[in-house]
Amino acid sequence: MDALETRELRYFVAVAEELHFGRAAERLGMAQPPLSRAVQQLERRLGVSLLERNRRGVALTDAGTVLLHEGRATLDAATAAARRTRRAGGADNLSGERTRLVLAVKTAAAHELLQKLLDAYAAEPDAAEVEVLQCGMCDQEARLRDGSADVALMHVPFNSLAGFDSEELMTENQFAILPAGHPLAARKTLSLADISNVPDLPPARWPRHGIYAPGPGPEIRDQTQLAQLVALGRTVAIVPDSARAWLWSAHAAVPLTNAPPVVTHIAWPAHSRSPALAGLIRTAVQLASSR
Amino acid sequence: MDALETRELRYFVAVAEELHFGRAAERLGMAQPPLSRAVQQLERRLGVSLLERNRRGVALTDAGTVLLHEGRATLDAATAAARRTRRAGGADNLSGERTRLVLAVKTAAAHELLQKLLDAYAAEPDAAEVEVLQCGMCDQEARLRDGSADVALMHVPFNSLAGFDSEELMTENQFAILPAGHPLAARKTLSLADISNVPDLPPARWPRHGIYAPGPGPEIRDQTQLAQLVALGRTVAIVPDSARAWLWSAHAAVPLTNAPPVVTHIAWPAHSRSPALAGLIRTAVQLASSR
DNA sequence: GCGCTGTGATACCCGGTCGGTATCGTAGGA
DNA sequence: TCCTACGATACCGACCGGGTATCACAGCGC
Repeated sequence: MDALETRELRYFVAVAEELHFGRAAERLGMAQPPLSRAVQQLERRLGVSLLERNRRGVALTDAGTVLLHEGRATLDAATAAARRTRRAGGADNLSGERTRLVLAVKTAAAHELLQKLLDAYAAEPDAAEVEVLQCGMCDQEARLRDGSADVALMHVPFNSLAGFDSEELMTENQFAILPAGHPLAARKTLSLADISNVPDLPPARWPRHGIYAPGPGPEIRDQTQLAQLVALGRTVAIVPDSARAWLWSAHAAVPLTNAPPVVTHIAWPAHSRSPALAGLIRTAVQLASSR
Repeated sequence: MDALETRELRYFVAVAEELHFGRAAERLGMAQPPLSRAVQQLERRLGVSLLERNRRGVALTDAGTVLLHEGRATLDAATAAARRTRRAGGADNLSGERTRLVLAVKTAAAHELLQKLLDAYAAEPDAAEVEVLQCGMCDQEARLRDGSADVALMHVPFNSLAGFDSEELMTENQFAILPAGHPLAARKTLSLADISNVPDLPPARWPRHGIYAPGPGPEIRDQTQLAQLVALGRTVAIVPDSARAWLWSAHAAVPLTNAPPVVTHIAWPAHSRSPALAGLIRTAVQLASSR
């Protein structure tokens, strides 16, 4: 009736992403004919056509689009299952070693909060060992989904909490970071409109799922690049309050009046409250409420 | 390296639930030896022991408990993928038939809201066809997870929103439903303490995942049984405001002062906002905000 | 203590199917 | 019109998933 083996899903997702059987087969480390056949079998089994075989390549049908989404989610769940099971059995079962928690954070964000959280949790009587996994812009969500992290500090609206359980920890206002000598740096406050229309400071562009949106601003990959570009007078940055920890002397910070506040949450996969995880969450919430 | 086929997960979950290879094999429609072998292979592949083979049966290790949880989630994701893909391709691709949305509701809950929502949404220009799937006590969550429903009306704190996206629709206070002649029915208000210690009205017991907690109260499976038992003077019910729609003449409703309010949400699987679904959500939110 | 019963593991065999190689059909493009 | 690129088809071998028969062993009753 159903089935849907992960092997088939892996194959279909590869083809749907490459939109090319040959390249997909190469990525999967196999030959093209068996891949074609497997996808055909999948289509027959589901009773649905997933791909439109046009001249010169392949296109997704509506059903194919659905399966690409759902299939990715399923594969993530499967690899998460494997990873978490290995971790649960590997370390702590053999010796009496402590459980390890992997906490995914955005590099350099909410530094002070992270420091306090780690200190406070380490002081708990039966605290697990916490490994800090430093992620790029939006990787924390993927890390939670595929099991490489157990819990994350996320920053709404940059991250999406969809699909996770979470607790709110703190709210910050945002600041514009400008080159120290820039005329706008002298202002007491700025609005988003003030800084979005400055020709000599085009906003930097972060990659979204690996690709950069078009625009005049520089393409960047990490916080340090951004900091340097601002210092060089090439761009303007919008950062939450806590990020001012890493300001350079060549930077000037001006409060933004109408930028959305940044809310930091501690988030974890739904229905995965192990005792160790629950302890970390409790510590974080207490810390937040005692501020 | 990883793999984790859904077949293996199905096998392991069956064994972990039955805690008995023979019965698990029977449930899976196969013989016991290949099942034993498959689970052993899974353990070897993961490098982790999942089951403690004692004399007289089987017990889960810590890692096994983790895999039982994660495996169930993965299998749910896989069947959801199959179901949603079939639905996406089956009906609407062939003819120009409209998309169908399956809305899971708790039978008899929030009746008025549901009625208004269906009416308002049907009046939208390009509304999808909405199929109402009536669920028991807590089934909506499972229905969303395994793909038999696209969206649900959930009632916190009875349902958990963990793992779903949701929008809040309305908040209701709760009432005690008593036999009309009972002394407490004459009270203007009641507290939870007032009705939890009444020997002749032991609270009814709902099944949790198929099993009933021990207690003096009657075991019930649906709203009507509860209504009748209250009318017969055997128990007392606690229901939200909107549930008073189905009160009998032999019932008396008394406001509860300290019962937690019931919050109705519209909820859907994270990251699954199809245009049709988005329309229904929008309608629901507008309806809620215009009250 | 002996055999019985119930449980999971092992041995062995068979057939399906998964993946590889070779080849075809066909649609664009020069 | 040929060539090229791409997916489909044909065929084959090897692996592995599943079945049957049987073993190993722990309780339990006599």
